[in-house]
Amino acid sequence: MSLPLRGRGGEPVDLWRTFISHGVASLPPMRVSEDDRTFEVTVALRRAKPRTVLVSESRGMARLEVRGRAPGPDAAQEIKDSVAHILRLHEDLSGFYELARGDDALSWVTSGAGRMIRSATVFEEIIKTICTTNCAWSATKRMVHAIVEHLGEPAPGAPPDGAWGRAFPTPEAIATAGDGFFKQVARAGYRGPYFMAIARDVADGSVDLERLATDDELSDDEIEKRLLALPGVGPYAAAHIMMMLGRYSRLILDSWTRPTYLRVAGKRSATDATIVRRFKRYGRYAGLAFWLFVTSDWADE
DNA sequence: CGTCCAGGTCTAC
DNA sequence: GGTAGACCTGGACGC
Repeated sequence: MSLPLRGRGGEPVDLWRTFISHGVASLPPMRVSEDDRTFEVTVALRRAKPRTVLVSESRGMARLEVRGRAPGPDAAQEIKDSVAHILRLHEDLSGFYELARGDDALSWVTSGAGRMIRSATVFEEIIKTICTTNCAWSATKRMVHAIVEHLGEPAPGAPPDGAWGRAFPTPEAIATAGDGFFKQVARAGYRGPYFMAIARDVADGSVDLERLATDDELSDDEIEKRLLALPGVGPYAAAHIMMMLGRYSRLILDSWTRPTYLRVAGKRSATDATIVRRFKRYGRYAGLAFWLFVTSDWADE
């Protein structure tokens, strides 16, 4: 299986730059191999066991290689759709590139940067994002690894131990994992009750998170309002999740992006309002422009 | 050892 | 509406 490396507006897609678009691409059930420049993800399927897919670039296409038991035709199509969604291949970034072309600091993105690897579901996005709040990255990894390892369904032939080869757990699995799991195994501290509350509301249908990714009628403000209503989701988390939803209007301002902005811009200090003003020219792409600005040097690391 | 704080958020004023 | 103080955890740091 393969997917063309063109956006909906005909713009180029830099697959490697997409793989390393942000840290969440290296959290289970996803990982990036720097050595062979590949991306791996284990996706849940509606009517079949999860599958692990290896994505690499081959002859200007994204090549998809399904590990383990071969999927049937329906499952194969679902895998393809899911990977295209995760790589954001359906998105049209040509309008953003038009704006970036006139900005010396960002004209480099027009060769195919700007596709932020996303998770298969909004639910997964939210749980992972809460795992990034108020802790070091090592703790984020510990929590997500434990959640996927112990609660996620394995693909046939997955390694018996560890998180790899398992899909992100369902809301049901997280809702019923119990306090003890989040406290003693995931060591998620005060976040455990948040996870279970969100998962319960999704599982019983009282909250529809997936709609936030698909309903174009919802304004950015409305989406932000609904995200902020979730326990554990504040301004930073809402901005991060919105970026994953393709709602790029908010800037992700946190303890990493603020100092990184100053370093890249060569400034000594800047208020949030000043930073927001710098990227205002990008309109609905302001947050994406800001993120690409602070990660400018990632590709050559 | 204690204190600080890391890709913040919640509650109570 | 704006702002302290508490909050799980575990490295990094100063004493």
